[in-house]
Amino acid sequence: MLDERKLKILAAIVDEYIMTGIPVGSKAISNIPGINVSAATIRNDMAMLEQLGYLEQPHTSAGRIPTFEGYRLYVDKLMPSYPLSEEEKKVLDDFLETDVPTADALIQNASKALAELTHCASVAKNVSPQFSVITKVEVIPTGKRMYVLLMITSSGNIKNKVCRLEFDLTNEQLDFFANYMAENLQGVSIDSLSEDTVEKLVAATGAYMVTLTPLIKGVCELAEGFRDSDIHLSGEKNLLARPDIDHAQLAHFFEHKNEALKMLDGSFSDLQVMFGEDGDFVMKNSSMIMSKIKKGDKTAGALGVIGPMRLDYAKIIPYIEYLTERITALISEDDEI
Amino acid sequence: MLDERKLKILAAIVDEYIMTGIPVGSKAISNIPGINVSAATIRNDMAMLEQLGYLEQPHTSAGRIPTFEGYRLYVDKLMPSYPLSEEEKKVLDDFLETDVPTADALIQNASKALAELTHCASVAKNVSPQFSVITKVEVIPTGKRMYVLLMITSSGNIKNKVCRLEFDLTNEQLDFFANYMAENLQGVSIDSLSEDTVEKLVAATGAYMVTLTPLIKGVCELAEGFRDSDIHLSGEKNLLARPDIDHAQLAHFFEHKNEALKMLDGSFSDLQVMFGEDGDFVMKNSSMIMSKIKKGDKTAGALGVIGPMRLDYAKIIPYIEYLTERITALISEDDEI
DNA sequence: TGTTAGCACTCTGGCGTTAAGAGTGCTAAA
DNA sequence: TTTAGCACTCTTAACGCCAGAGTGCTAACA
Repeated sequence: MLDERKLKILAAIVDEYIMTGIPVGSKAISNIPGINVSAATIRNDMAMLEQLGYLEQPHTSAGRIPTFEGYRLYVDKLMPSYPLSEEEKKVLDDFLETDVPTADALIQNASKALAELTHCASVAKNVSPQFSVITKVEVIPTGKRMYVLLMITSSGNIKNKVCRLEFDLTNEQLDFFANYMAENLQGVSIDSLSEDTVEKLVAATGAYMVTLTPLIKGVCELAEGFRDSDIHLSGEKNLLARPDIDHAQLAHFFEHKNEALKMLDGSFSDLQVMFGEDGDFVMKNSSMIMSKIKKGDKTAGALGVIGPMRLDYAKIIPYIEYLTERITALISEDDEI
Repeated sequence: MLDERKLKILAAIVDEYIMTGIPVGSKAISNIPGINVSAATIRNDMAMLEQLGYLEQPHTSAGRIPTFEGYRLYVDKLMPSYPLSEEEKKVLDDFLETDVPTADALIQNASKALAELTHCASVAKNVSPQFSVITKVEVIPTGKRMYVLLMITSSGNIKNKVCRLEFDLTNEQLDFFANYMAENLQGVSIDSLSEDTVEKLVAATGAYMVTLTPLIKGVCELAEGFRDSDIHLSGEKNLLARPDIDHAQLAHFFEHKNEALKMLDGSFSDLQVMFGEDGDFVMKNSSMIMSKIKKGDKTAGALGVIGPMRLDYAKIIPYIEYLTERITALISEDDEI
């Protein structure tokens, strides 16, 4: 049914459509070297490919464009392999240079590289620190009745927050708070810092209750901040330049990126291509390539590109694979944090 | 030349055009209660207003639309005054609620309020801490060879940075660094922390040079971070929904907001309306309303709205004025930080 | 049986024409 | 100075027409 020639023709159509963006007709394909049959033969094959759902016709007298099933088959089986040149690797490596090679920083740099090189939007998902534990809570006086709360997690994430209190704290109060935090929160998982725990903490401060309650509330809010999933987009404006993507839908997507990309929390295979009309990823005419980044057997984040369905998969997928590979190598060198 | 009736007609045209976005003709104006002359008379006046540069005609048989001079006159003299209702004030007040009423947080909240209520983009400019001094530099160990640097300025700004060193520091080294920073950087202005100073600092570490150099470099980078002007946009996507604004120009503007808004560093009067074709603000068909926020006689930041030229100035300007006023009141209550 | 040439058919997109509608400027009268 | 009337201009939508691109089908061919 799907003999080799038909696959070759499908590949040629997808290639051509990715390049030009206009529906491709039988004649254009027949001119491609390597395909040595007449346009009529190709028309027959195209009709069959359309019947099988791999192609569609915008209107009767137009050429064909791939359906997402067509893209899927192309990506899975037909795509030409495109090994990266040394220069390309060099360019990608340069992007990964960071003086603090934490997984988060590397993934975000890689994302920026992808946005720039592909002229698409890119996604950097850092692993949520919600399952890590609190390493340190500090309070630092920084002005009249102003204090900075600082929280550091075992995954190396840091957040700070300014608190303004009603009164200045005495050194004794500060010491008490520092010790109290160390004793009660060090090693506690971010996720378990619920309202209840906080109330218990507040209740147990005894004589210090009035003065320290706002600080403890602040600590709780810091922990909340760690609970949100951490998705960064880059190169949003690249997609605005594309006329084939609906700007209203795009604006909505940007606004609700966390919900729109929540499927990333589920498990997906190491590298996955999602199409806008297919699964959870809802954006017309668009597709997303995502790659999971692992550290040992744990997920350290994810990295990907969002663009029009007619994406240059053959070029972009190796980019993502290479970046993923490099990041994995760089962070696996690290000791456990 | 510009008698009262002509001004009334101009105001009516601007009002109408702001509402509808379509060129307004003489007949529409003649129907407005309060204008009791015929369409023919209005046509004569419109011709004169056009000659004076306040109106223009997209084409011969269309109505008139205001030029930016027309808008300018409208904003300065003609606009109906629109006192805020108590409910509106309440809504705005709610947005200003923040548990840490620093100027920065207030301005950013106000900006978000404006974006939401006006369906435009909004600008929050925090006063750059580049002229403030360093209050505190801390280093906190946070894992194997990992250290968090923390810098706090006299303006209450905080930045942190993770450093990875080649070796773990001993307690002695940590203490030395903490003291060294306190002695040499406390009270030093952000702006004066140049390459030279850093090299001097490095040179004077003596035996600790090798181990501490990366940390000092990190401190320098933190200070650099404070030097950038701090402009936040909100509600960008609101402008994408507007068809009368060029998306390509908009994308470019978002990408280069710092350069595009550098005129905000210059002095401008308390509340200023800028038009896209007029002064420094270059965005076709757009305008910007900016209000300076003061603390005493110093500038504490700025707040504003960016939208299409046909902005509902009569409603938005009171919003901005009220927010500015409230923020000024809230931060002037503060002691000097 | 698979491939190809030929041909009639369909649909789009550009172009010119037409007609309706909106709004104007001008003129002459009030 | 204001107004009514009117001819004029310009846009917009609708319509028909035509060229071009691409197809599907048929019949011949290897």
